[in-house]
Amino acid sequence: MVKITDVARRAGVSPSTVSYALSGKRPISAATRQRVEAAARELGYRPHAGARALASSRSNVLALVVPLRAGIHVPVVMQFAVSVVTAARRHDHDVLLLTQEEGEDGLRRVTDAALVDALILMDVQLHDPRLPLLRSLGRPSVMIGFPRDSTGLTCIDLDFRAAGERCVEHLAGLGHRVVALVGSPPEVYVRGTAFAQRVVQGFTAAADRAGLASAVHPCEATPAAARQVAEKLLHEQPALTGVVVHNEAVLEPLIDAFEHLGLRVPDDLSVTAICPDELAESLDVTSVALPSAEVGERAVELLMSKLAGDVVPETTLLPPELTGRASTAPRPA
Amino acid sequence: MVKITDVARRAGVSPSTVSYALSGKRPISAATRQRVEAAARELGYRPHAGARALASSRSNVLALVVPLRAGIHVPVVMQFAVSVVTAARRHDHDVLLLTQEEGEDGLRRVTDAALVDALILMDVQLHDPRLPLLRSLGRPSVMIGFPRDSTGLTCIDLDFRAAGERCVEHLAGLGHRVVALVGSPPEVYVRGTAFAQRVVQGFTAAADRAGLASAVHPCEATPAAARQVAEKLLHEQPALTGVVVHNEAVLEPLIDAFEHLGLRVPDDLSVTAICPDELAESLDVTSVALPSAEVGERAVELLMSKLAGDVVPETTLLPPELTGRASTAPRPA
DNA sequence: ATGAAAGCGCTAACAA
DNA sequence: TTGTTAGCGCTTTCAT
Repeated sequence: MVKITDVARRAGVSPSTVSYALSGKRPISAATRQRVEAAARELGYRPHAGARALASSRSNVLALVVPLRAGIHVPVVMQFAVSVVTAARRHDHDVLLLTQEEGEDGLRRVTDAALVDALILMDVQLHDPRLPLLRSLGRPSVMIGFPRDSTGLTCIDLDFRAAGERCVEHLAGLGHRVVALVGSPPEVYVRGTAFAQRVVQGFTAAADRAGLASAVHPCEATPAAARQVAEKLLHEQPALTGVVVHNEAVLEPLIDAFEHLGLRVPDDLSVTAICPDELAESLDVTSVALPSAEVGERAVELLMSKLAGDVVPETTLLPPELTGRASTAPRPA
Repeated sequence: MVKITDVARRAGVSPSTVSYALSGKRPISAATRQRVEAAARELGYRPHAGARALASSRSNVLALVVPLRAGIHVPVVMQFAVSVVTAARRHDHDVLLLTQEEGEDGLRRVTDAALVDALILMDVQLHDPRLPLLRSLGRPSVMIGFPRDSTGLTCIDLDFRAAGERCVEHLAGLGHRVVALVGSPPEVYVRGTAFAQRVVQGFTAAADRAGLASAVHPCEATPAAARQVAEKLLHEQPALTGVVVHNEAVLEPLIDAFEHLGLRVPDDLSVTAICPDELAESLDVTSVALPSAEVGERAVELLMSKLAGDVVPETTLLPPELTGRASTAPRPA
């Protein structure tokens, strides 16, 4: 193994100069820096991570806690994880993968052992049991999603309220007057994943503002439930021409159900969704995407700022972007 | 931060005794061990990972390199990653997540820096450019999948040859006499991902052995290609009653295509697949699963053995398990 | 069965 | 602008 003293000897300087030249933590003359860099390159020097962590009390590793729970869309998690790793690497950090299963002990373990400098948590619940721990851990963290009370913490997510609004505005702009939201399964609202409720708020507020008639229907994640909701919708709102779907599992079955009931999409009925882009694209449905890659990147940027001692906003809401596809059209005459 | 000297003081022993009591690396009297354990527990002692790594030249971290390439089934990767983390934790190790994108430099970086003790690589190609590096890295590694030449390396995967055989045997056992394999896109065979070719070998060998008429058709990963293959199959093998599909993207479209052509599954045609269990289950198709969780677990076990200095087999082939579902039935009379 | 002490390789405070 | 040096917290020889 090649160590800092080897580099120092070859460059004809002291070890500390090598350290400083490589880290840039104090001014070094251009000439020395170049000699050091050349020596390091020629020898293939890589600082020993453990030694560095011990001396600097920085491991340059971030923890990423991923959920396992059913009902989580796996490709989104993976895409997110990859974007976190990529962003972390740009800042010379690595990523330690933890499963939610390890729970609070896991978080305490990796921070107490100084294995990681900071944490990113996915799948945060309204009353997440990890909140008090995070506040007391003394390490920067960023949560994906919003708990009820985020005081003293840092959260980031798509602005789901605005996403709900954006979908309604799109439909209103196309002349639709009667709209419905097909939402998540009832238990999601009960369990308290904040984003589902925010979509409802945004949807309702935007519909009211635009003077649209509107209704909200939770829906189980099964094709059968989708068919039921489709029928119910048509009975309760015969003039319905616009639907917002926030439930990826039923998007396809729901469209099928509408077409079985004799409604063509988008000729008779416009459909827009809030869902992974992948799915919307494959079904050619107008949608607001869950920007998992951007969330991951931004989460890392936030952590880096916090590690640098900067103060960052407690909450970051990413603006929704709606992509028009073949499932929405002007209201039929 | 609570350190080993704190624990030592509280237990009334020397730091080295604490270290030994906790690691079990030398005999300690029951009484002392208990005092040390109690002290550690009461203080919430966690050894500093960096210090430990520096002193012992073991980081207790494994690297997991995940692929990004298109055509990789994401949920399988995620399931695999989770099983690796879970298995690693059982051995008191953590997992560092690397993307394939970082390439050989990434591998060299984390090993040279002593960030990780060992590596797990997914998505190994027949002539993977990382092979020479792995051989020279001086750290244990396990690859998921088989390169052309695995000398000096450790590989593990589903036994795809046996999987192909198993599917044919299942069909033969149901009385089918004419079978076809719908395989991966042509470029997969060209690019040289070994498993696709092994399925073909197993399929053909088993069909010959059982005296079945058989044919193999590569197939692009599009519904249109699936429809074409379905038609071609029926023209070329009018007596066809059994199909093996090794191409998850076209499984559903292919079944649809057969049914559009007037063939009921399983009444007229039996279909069996080699694909993620998730997909087979949702389509209710008889299948051999890709046992990603088991592969991950076994990969970790292999690494642990290697880290312990044991010699492990160069290749591990997991036996296929076929799960019967509603898509296969006895040959129609 | 236990203790003392020498590093592991690096960073950063202190000196010059 | 550079060098000297004292640790960082742990493991592990070497002694007892």
